[in-house]
Amino acid sequence: MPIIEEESFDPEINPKAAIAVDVVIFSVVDEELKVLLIQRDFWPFHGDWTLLGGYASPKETLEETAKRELFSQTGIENVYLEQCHVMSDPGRDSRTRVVSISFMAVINSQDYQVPYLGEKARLGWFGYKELPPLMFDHAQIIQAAYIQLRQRLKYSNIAWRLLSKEFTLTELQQVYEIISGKKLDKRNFRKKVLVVGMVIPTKKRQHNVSHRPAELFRFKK
Amino acid sequence: MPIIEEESFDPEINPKAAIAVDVVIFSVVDEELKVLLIQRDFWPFHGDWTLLGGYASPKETLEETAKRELFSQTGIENVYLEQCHVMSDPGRDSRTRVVSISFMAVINSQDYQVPYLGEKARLGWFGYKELPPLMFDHAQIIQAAYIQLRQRLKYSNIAWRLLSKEFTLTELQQVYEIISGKKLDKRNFRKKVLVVGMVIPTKKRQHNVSHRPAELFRFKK
DNA sequence: TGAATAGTGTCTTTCAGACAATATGCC
DNA sequence: GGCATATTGTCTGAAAGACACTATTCA
Repeated sequence: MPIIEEESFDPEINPKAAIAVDVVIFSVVDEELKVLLIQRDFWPFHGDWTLLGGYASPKETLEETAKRELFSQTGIENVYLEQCHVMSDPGRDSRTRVVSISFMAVINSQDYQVPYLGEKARLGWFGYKELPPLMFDHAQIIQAAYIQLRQRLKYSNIAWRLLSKEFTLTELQQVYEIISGKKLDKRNFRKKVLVVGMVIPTKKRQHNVSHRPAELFRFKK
Repeated sequence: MPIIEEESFDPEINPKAAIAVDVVIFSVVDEELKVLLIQRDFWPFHGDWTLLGGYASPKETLEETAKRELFSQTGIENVYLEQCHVMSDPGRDSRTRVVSISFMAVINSQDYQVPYLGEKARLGWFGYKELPPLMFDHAQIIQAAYIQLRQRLKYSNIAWRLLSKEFTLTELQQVYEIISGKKLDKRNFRKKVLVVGMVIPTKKRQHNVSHRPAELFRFKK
């Protein structure tokens, strides 16, 4: 009988669990905050819309899992992912114990037009407030990711990921208004982003607009 | 041959993983921010100090796992836990794939004196800046939890969990100074917590102090 | 010249930070 | 009275918020 016990890992008491990764991709499309969903073409829940994602493989971190699944399902790559909430209710998937780790990303939807996305699978952008019925706890996952996105908007530079390299201050303001859900004063907004040095002018202007063209800006650094 | 494929969950490609829960308990002890660690009395890493925690059981959420392990290892209960970072490096535990979900909590160390804690196991408070060598990625986990704690201190009421029901404003200020690592101006601090209505006076005063006794306050709501 | 959007400045209020003298209870 | 800590207010500068008119391009 050993003096030193072995660690109390008993596969009967602590069985392993399946690890799912769910990815919430946000973008601003048609002046609305939208979430990218995929339509399942396999059993169960065939035909339902669901978050992107998949199951973890043993030789990769979960961030890598998320990127791999995201690329294979949509062609989207080089995104910045952030961990969100872990879902672990034992009944969340009735088939077996599945722990879900969710990730959040924002992309510029211009870079990934629907035709291109459409090559890969049946994908669709859904307004954050007009989501279809979602399986499991995916609605909660999106909710938690949205809260995190709003935090990031306040305290970080994340907005640049939603826009093209060059953009007008009005476009930037719209991103802030759409995500925060509040109207902002144009003069105060422009003053602020310029004072904090978040953006710098390019001297270039918009083309092909039927009104006074706006100056284009870039994000700093 | 079915028209509708089955979901691509292949136990060969996506084997299940062990799920570990790690709990970072913070408290202010002797005017220092400290972390509660437990000394392992089993193989491997026998004798090393490590975070509290254990392996997930199938019929509980990971929050419940964390609470159960915390109680069985320390007697601490009724704590508020927050999810922190998920660690999933495939090599983090060389024995098998273990995904760790960490949780963070703050407690009032007065409520759990060392003698009481000592009944349960070899537990110890370690200064956040004087941690012993820790196995796996536990140092990183603590680091991430600390960053989250500082966030919460700024934008939430979490400080009340570190103090007794009634406390002096000097004690509250010390909590803020210790966690943020910055000296604060006494007058500005008191003005602020009173103006924002974070605390309310009780009309009671300290006893048994050899100087002018301070008024005791409570947190609001 | 009309339509559409770009671009711009001042005033007020609020919040953060610097700063030091008096008050009280205990011994 | 001496010691130790509690308690208190003003001034300044920075940032946030309210608010409306002129400028430019195109059709």
